[in-house]
Amino acid sequence: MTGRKSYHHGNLHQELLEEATRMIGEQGVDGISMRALAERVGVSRTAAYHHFKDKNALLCAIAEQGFEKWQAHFAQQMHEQSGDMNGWLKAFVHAYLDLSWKYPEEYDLMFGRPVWKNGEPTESLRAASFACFQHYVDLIRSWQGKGKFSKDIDGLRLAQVSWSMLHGMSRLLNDGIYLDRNSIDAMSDSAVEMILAAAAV
Amino acid sequence: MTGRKSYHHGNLHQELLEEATRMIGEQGVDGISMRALAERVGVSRTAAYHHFKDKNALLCAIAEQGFEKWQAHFAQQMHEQSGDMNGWLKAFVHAYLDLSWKYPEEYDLMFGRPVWKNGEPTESLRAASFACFQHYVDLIRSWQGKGKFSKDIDGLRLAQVSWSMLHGMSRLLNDGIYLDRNSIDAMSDSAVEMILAAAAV
DNA sequence: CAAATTATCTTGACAGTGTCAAATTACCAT
DNA sequence: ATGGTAATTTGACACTGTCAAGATAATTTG
Repeated sequence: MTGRKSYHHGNLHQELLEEATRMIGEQGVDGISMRALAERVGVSRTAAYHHFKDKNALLCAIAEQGFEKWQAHFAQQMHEQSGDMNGWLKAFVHAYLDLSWKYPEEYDLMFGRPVWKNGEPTESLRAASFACFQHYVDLIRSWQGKGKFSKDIDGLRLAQVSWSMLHGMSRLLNDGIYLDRNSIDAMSDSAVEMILAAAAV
Repeated sequence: MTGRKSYHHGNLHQELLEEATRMIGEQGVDGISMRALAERVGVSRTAAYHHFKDKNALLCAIAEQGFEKWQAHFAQQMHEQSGDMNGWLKAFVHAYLDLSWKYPEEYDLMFGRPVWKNGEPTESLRAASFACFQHYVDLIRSWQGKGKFSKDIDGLRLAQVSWSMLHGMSRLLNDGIYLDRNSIDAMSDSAVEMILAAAAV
């Protein structure tokens, strides 16, 4: 009846990740508990602790997957619009806000406090998240190299500030502070213009 | 021995707010619990519930005070540098990041999820926080009126996007993602330049 | 001034939570 | 078959927020 074929679940690690991701999508990061998760998977309260040191470790693992998905997504998008920098930037900003809006709970986990401040992030999460950002930095620098972006401004700074802008918008939107969904397109455009204006060659 | 002169505390409401603010400064938003707070004030576990409907209501009240302090601070700073718009913007950006860095836990409470997403924010908190932002919008618009900012861009958009930038930077800094404290001055300058570039007349 | 009402605070209780220690069960290599 | 190890469970502890009911003080009313 239950999916368990044997005492040993056989695939608990993976199934925990999947079910937890599902729960986060449904009830948010705070709506997840080790006990409820265990019950949904059909296993005892503390079973998960043999696959993840902590609740934090579990959350880190999910966040890590999130970053990998994001990177894959943006890498593909970059591939499709490789030539046109102007168009790519617009698409990137739009996609960033769109994704963070469509999957607010996952975004919240990836960039949220529970993982980053309270429970120290896993080393592998650090790596995955940083790789995501590093790609962005490299891209900007390559455009500077090609003369499409001004070299007067440090590429890293531009990446930091522009990412901050997108992050801030996403958070304010998702949390319902100041910004509202209706003007999201107009704000996207303003954001793009702002980045371009700052990097005008 | 205890500060209580009588059965009725006499000033519980205020003292709860103060002690809670202190606790948040020390241990962060998540480090606060109704029970621990009650004990520190020297009162029983559930005494606070006669002054605040919820834990959420308490947090909202503290956040509200935070917004009022912020607004007062920026209003005074605005007063000191009333003439020079360029200088004010620089001072504003610097002060924003400085404050959110100095009081990360309070900032986290004011703009954080526990209040805005999970437990719905109090109506009065909504008002206080929005007033804070509205002042910023009005200021930008007045500069547009004086011809110091371009009128091509909508003042509200500019306010939204630039505030998002500051908010994003604050969060990334405080949570330890991507940005690091060492380059905060350089990032501040880049942020200012970016805003000015977008609003160049 | 006495009685009743109201505001304030306490005690008890319940359903949750994360997580550790020890016992239990199943698998795997010798 | 027999150890040994990996996986899972049960029990327990110290927390959490918050509700309901009782206890106490202040305040209003007669």
